[in-house]
Amino acid sequence: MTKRLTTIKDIARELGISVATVSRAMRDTYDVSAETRKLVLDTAAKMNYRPNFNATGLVKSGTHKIAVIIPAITNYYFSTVITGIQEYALEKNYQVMLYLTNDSAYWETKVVRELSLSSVDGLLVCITCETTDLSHFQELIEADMPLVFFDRVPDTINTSMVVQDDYTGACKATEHLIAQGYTRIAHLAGPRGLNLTQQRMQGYMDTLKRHNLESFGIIHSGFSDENGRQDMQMLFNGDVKPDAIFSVNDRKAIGAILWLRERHIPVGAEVGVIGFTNDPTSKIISPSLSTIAEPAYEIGRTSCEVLIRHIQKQNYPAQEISLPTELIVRESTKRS
Amino acid sequence: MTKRLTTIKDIARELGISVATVSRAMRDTYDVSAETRKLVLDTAAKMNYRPNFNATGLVKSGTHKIAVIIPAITNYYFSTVITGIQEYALEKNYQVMLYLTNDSAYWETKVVRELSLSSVDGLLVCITCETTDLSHFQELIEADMPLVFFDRVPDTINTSMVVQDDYTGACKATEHLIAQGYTRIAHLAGPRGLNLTQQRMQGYMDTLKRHNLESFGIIHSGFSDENGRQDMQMLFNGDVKPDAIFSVNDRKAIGAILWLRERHIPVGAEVGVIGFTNDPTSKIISPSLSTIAEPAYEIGRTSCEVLIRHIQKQNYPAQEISLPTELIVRESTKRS
DNA sequence: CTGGGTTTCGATAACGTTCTCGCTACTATT
DNA sequence: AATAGTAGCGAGAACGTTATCGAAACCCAG
Repeated sequence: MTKRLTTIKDIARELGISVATVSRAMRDTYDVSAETRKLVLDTAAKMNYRPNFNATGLVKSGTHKIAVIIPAITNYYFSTVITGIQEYALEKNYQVMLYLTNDSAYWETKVVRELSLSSVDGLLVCITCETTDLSHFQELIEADMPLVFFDRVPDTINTSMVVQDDYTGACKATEHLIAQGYTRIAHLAGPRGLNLTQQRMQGYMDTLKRHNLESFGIIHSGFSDENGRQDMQMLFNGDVKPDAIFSVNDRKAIGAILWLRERHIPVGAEVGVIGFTNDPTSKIISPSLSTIAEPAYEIGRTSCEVLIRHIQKQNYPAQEISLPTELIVRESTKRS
Repeated sequence: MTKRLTTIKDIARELGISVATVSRAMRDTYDVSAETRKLVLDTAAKMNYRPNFNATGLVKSGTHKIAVIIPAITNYYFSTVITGIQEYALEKNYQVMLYLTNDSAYWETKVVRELSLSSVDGLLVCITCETTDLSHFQELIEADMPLVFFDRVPDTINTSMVVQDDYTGACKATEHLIAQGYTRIAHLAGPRGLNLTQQRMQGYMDTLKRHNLESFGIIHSGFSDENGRQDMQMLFNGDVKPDAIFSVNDRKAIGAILWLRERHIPVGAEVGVIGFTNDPTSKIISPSLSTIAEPAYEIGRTSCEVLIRHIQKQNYPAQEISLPTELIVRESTKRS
């Protein structure tokens, strides 16, 4: 109820010295003798002293907090990215504040705008799939607030961004399908307007062209397994049906496998399926799902690293980092 | 680079009035005329003013931030709990800071101890499975810091806690196995010392006893699917083998199904498996997994609600809330 | 002893807000 | 017309910390 925490003044009074000395002793800086320093540190520990970040933040105008703005965390990719962010941040003594936009542009704008600029040192954001207007981010940049995008990045804004190599990842996936002998390949694409959707689609199309193949259909929709099922329904409506599916992510690919399984269409032998992410369920589902593994944890770490660099030295040049992916072959692309 | 944000003083100077008036106008309180209020609000918007939380926090000694300390977020349960916490917090205008302990008691203690008490208004924590010493939490309580535990709760400490009804959930699961005709039932238990492990085990044992059955083995280990596999190996070593498994969570149950599938032991028909959580992969795996659904999202929301109540009125009595679970029957417990 | 150079420390002003007073000017009451 | 009451505002202290500047206290060379 009282909740009077012990302050630097209490320690000063206790020891009969000035607050300035205590402050200096606490941050073991120059201008303080070894013995008083030890004395201060000991009594600080004894009195259970904790620094008041509001006060330090006020005078130093820095809060050692970063905001992470992300569509959701209930999937493997995002939660792993956050784990990477969190671990790096803690190493560097930064604290992370979490904001979920639930893939709503309205919430994203609201959070960014209402987020008191003074309460964080920088932002790490993955935009929603609805985001088209970027003015709320533009305002941050004009206020010199460090900002780095990851995974889903806008392409008309000049800041640091870190992504997996979506284009060559898609190339690898398509290449693999072709090597397995599939020829009527369709693509379950992501929502339009997302850079990532564009990159993965482009990799798919370029690889087909390189092999003189035509696309057997591209359907844009959301990222859920339910979306995957619906897309399959549309794709298999016609007379000639595809014999392979490259999905923009694993969740939709899993939806596709489920759809095929229900119709007793042999996955792999008759129609191959490959995803993107390497979600843990991709090796639990049967048949297990071939996929392109994304370095989610590293994306979290390095985007946090880039952000902290921006925070610590102003005018640190904007980076564009692209981390490699890896093809993982499982049962869903085995012909026999 | 300059990053000089506009302050309340700038607005006062601009309008030729005092800072006190601006401050009052901003929080539309008494003692300010409607017209000056409007004037202040308009110029504040025009000058792009954002409140400095360090300053308000310093004088009001409240930060509108809560800390969430959790073992991990890369699984369905925890990430869903956090989603619930986040949404409720945002509604009430609180911000959430995330700390991952990675199930290490060392990190938990470190985070709690170094977390400046003055930087958050309260804590929401789910302890690690190693946590035995609770002194770091005890210190918080003595400093009157609001604290509520969820899911994994210590039982020797006097604070609010919110959990799912582990005991009756386990009863339902065991009851269901018995109703399906399984008789040689084993239990894949959680780590020793966890309240949740104890509750689910007790529900299992009491239900068996009520039906005059004996336990066919209890194995304690971690929460991963790998743990589930290893436990199965041990259980099936003997001459007489169990015909049903009740697992403390879905991940271990999935490990069990995988283990059985690899050995071509028909899941359901020969050995039934039931889990706990209702992880989304439980309906993707084949055969799909029967389970006890936990209200993860509601646990997040209500624990956040209880915490904010504690923050807002001192001496709010400690709550012990237990949310109901639900039996979900799928293929893994079907005999035919 | 004197004087210049260190070392160690203390006073004090900031940081941006809120809060407690008190003061003015206006309205209402008698 | 005099007084009481009230609405609106300003001056200044406070919150806990850091930063700047200067003042002791000490050392050692001359």
